[in-house]
Amino acid sequence: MLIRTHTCGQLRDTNVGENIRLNGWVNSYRDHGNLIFIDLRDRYGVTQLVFDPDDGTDAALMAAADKLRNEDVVACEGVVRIRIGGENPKLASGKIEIVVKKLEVLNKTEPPPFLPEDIGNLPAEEFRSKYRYLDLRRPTMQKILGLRHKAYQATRRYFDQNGFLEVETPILYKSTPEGAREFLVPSRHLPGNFYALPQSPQLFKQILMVAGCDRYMQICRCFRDEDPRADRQAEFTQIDLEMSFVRRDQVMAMMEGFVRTLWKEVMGVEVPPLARMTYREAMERFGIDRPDTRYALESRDISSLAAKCDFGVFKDVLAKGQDRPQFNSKRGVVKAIHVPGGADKLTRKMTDGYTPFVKGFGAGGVATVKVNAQGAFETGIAKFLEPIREDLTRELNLKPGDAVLFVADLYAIATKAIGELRQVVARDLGLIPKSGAEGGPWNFLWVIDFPMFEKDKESNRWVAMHHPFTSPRDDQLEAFLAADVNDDDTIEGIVSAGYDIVLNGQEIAGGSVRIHDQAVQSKVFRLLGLTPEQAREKFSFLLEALAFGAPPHAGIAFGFDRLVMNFVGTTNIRDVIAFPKTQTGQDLMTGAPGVANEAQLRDVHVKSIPIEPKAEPKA
RNA sequence: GGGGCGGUAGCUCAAUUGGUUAGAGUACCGGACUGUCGAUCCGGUGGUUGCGGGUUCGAGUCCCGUCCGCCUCGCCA
Repeated sequence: MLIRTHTCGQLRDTNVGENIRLNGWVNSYRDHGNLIFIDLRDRYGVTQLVFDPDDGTDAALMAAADKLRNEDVVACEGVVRIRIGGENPKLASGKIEIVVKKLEVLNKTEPPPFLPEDIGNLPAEEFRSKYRYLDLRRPTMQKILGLRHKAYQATRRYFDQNGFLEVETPILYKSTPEGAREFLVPSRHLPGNFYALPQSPQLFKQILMVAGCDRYMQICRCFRDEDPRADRQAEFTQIDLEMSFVRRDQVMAMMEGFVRTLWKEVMGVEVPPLARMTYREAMERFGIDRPDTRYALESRDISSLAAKCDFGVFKDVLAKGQDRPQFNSKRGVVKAIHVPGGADKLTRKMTDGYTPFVKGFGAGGVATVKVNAQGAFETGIAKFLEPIREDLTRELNLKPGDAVLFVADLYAIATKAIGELRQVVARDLGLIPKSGAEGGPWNFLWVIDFPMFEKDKESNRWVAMHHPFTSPRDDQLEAFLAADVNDDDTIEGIVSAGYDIVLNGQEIAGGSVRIHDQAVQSKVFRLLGLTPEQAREKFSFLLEALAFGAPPHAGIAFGFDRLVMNFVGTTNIRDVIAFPKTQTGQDLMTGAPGVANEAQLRDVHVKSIPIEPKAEPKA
């Protein structure tokens, strides 16, 4: 075999005259009869080969070149020369070509089901997944693999330099039926027992802190058996981190340093210091805990103004109480979004769609007013708002031609609805900028001071907003330990020591200071409705560990796939995973999951129960 | 589990209101061609319209079911 001396992305006019060898795939062939061009491709680039009888190519070599087809794997030897036909500016190697003297076909290909080209329409994703090895040959996919690799290396380098220890934690793990549905793995030795694949190494990393690791990092696979989305896979990658003997701000500073280093090394972008926003402010202004601050359309609580008008819907909602604590779901509020220029830009078709849209989040509807050239309100509810028109105009700084959208409901519903509505309006009006990778802004943000607990709608029980090992904020510990577990207003107001990093409206990392004190941990479990027995059954090892000298510790986890998505500028998580799965969790290339045979099932003491056939529909 | 969109040649797509033998580009095969670079030109092969049933004189098109893919709500501590 003619082993390569260079890659296909390497040779330049400085190499002219050199005798070289290249290996690669045929990217395209252009056969002019007595002159044949082959573009040879590998991961590094494309180089043009030429077979030219005027330059000594004999008939046998011409015949061999004549048979070359796309994706054949070849080796060649030849001489670098300046292109006679002129430069191709599209190629890095476009000034030169290789006059081939020897050719070896290393592997003739079957006609491939599609060609790994970035030009034209890509084959359907389903098809690209089935022949993933062909899809991955595309330069775009090679570039993504390269960016992902760079991110891995920058991550390891940064945390190594900061004293973090990389530790692997088990994939075969104990089931902890809190949170996401788990993948189960049956045990052969213990009939009827199952491992679970970890949703995250949360408990192990805390145990590592108790074990004195001090600083831990891992780029780890996590598994959640929930339905995927464009930016979610059942199997995904986290950068998992934990630190001992730190307070919240030290962890945040360390992680902020990581973000800035990562963006610098992977994208060459200088990220300014990250702004901080409390959960409450995020909810008030944006109606969501991961605000996209790239556009305005902020929402305002106008409850006290609305109380002075004659609109029945507002009055009814506000009558449900306004004197509750800050996060209280039983508080009635009126929220408004000011849309500059909205009188014209918001079409009837758009606004007609907004009421059904917010109804999906439990809200009653959206009221709209438009400000005419004289500054008067128009549309159906204008006359009810007349008593507060001047105050509202001043408060929201309304100008002629603007519009205002109102949602009135209980705090939780109105906030959620207006937050979702804001995003739809932004999309409708084309206010969302292009991605950072395409030259748009990178808006990073810390969100802090989350509530510890929220009420589960179905069971009406408290659930941990982050996870049950998250500590109350330092100044809340006393109040938390003293709080009556039945005092909803107080419990709802307890603030945690959690923190998220939000990028352009997407959560890219989340973490918290952990509980290192058994009394606090026990109270959290009690609040979540776990008896001491249940808590011990599920988390005995953690509770024990906390009793045997657990240092104060805190950590965070980054969604690695999402980071790479941002570097690439894609909204499809499957683009950044080498071998992704479909929405039903199938790998179309390998055919996983597959049926297990009788013997395999017997080994692990499992019996497969077929789905019961559905009742015949009546004819 | 719910809602939406899609499935036609190896691939990307078209096919009028339900109406002739389901077309085009590309890939592939054959031929021509000495400077191309998404080469060009000429010719050719290639179809269970995802699958099953129904309506109809007639179904790629309409109806029912089903499978698969994508988007989305629920879900994702």
